[in-house]
Amino acid sequence: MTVNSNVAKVASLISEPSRAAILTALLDGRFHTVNELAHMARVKPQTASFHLKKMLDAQVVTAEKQGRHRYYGIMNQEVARVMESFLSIAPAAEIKSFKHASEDKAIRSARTCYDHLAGNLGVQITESLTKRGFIAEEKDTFSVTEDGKAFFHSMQIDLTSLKKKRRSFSHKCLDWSERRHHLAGALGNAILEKLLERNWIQRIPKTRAIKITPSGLKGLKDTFAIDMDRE
Amino acid sequence: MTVNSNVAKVASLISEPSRAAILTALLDGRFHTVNELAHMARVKPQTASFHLKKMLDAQVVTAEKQGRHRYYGIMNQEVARVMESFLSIAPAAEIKSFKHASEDKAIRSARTCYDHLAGNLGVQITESLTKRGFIAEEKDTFSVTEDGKAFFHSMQIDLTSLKKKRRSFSHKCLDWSERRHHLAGALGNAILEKLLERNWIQRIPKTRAIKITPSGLKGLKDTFAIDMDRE
DNA sequence: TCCATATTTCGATGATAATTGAAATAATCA
DNA sequence: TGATTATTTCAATTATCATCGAAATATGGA
Repeated sequence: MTVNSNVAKVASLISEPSRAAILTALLDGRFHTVNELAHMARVKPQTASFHLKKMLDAQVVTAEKQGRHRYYGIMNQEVARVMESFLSIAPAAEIKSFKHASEDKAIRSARTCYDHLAGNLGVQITESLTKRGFIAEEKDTFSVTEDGKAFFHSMQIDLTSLKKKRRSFSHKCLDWSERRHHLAGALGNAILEKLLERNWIQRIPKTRAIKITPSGLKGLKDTFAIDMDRE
Repeated sequence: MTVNSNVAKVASLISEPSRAAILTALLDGRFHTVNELAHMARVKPQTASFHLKKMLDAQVVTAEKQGRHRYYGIMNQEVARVMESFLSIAPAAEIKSFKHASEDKAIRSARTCYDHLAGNLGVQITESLTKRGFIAEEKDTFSVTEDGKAFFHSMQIDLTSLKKKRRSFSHKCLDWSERRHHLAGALGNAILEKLLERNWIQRIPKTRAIKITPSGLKGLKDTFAIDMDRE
């Protein structure tokens, strides 16, 4: 009784189309204003505000006030993970318009999942790191091998500082479009940041999709032996 | 957006208290009748039927007809995983009632189902074989893996001769007391015969019940890693 | 065959909840 | 100060959906 009602309560927050739209928009890990989210969910600001308040009370999202704006973001990684796990059992969507089709393709190919790389790119990088023996697949996590330590050092990613963080170091995340595990956690985040920093990838505004730059194509090939050109 | 609406669709199935109650009840991995699920969710059978149909259409649950009963179960592990991931963000729940706890200790029995082992013993053996990778669960049958071939050989069960028989080799059978699938068909029969032959189990005259002998307790432990003693 | 039980379908009812216009509140800027 | 923009609150409307009684369908047993 109690367990069920709690589950239902949390699920009801996601089950409403407008809220689901808002939450998936927030899955990019960034904070957005009410107006932005209202626009993305195609509802009026009052409606978005109404839903955001509900989710705020339920601690599904968090808010920060800045001047007359209020920035809303996903509460934590657990919420993000639940959202992603939902996508894994949600049936494939019917594509309506050409615009949707290309959006869908872009988001499947490369996107951010909360704060790390997902989609085909995320899976490919994870696979490359595994194949070359830099990381090893454990039950719920990936571990960094001795070779891996050297590799990440060469990428200027400091593992010891990452491990000090309170968050999970390198857990597995199941990808809804690829249906495969990819690297999440602090290490996954560090890789995303590094790739953005090197301008190998760029965020596409207002979506979770990621664009690979020309220099990124080369860099990914050299560093990870991934050829994203063919895709 | 297309992806979002699907998420909402799936989530809406879980977000309704009665459905959440039904789904959490089904999380035990067993199959239950409509009446049972109605009782557990504290609604009338019509209501439970109404919800189960919805979840059946959405492929969240699966159903099997047996006589005038209809057994419903969770569709697959992905659905179960999503349900469990929900518990990770759902607020902490109270402890179940004492009555519920004692109800949980359902009557366990060992018996034959036509010509193969059923009841707790049948389910446990099937589970053991699956967990250790000797058989793999297919849609309607179990298949024998490479490791399994060696295992059955060591048990002196000749798979090739079994396959020559006109009857089904290894289909799934839904157990009415355990409400779970267990191994039936020629392979299930061969296991039963072998256990009788080794005097690990004995038929109790005039019933379908089976008695486990002292040497059987040891044998089951050694061969299948099943401890029937504690039960 | 008739009766009991299990499940589903149908229809009516009632409750819940999303939506939005209008208005209030809050913050920035000129 | 007044004008503008962002966000929230309020109230009324509307749509959706769970629930259950009644009846239909299906199966098993006597």
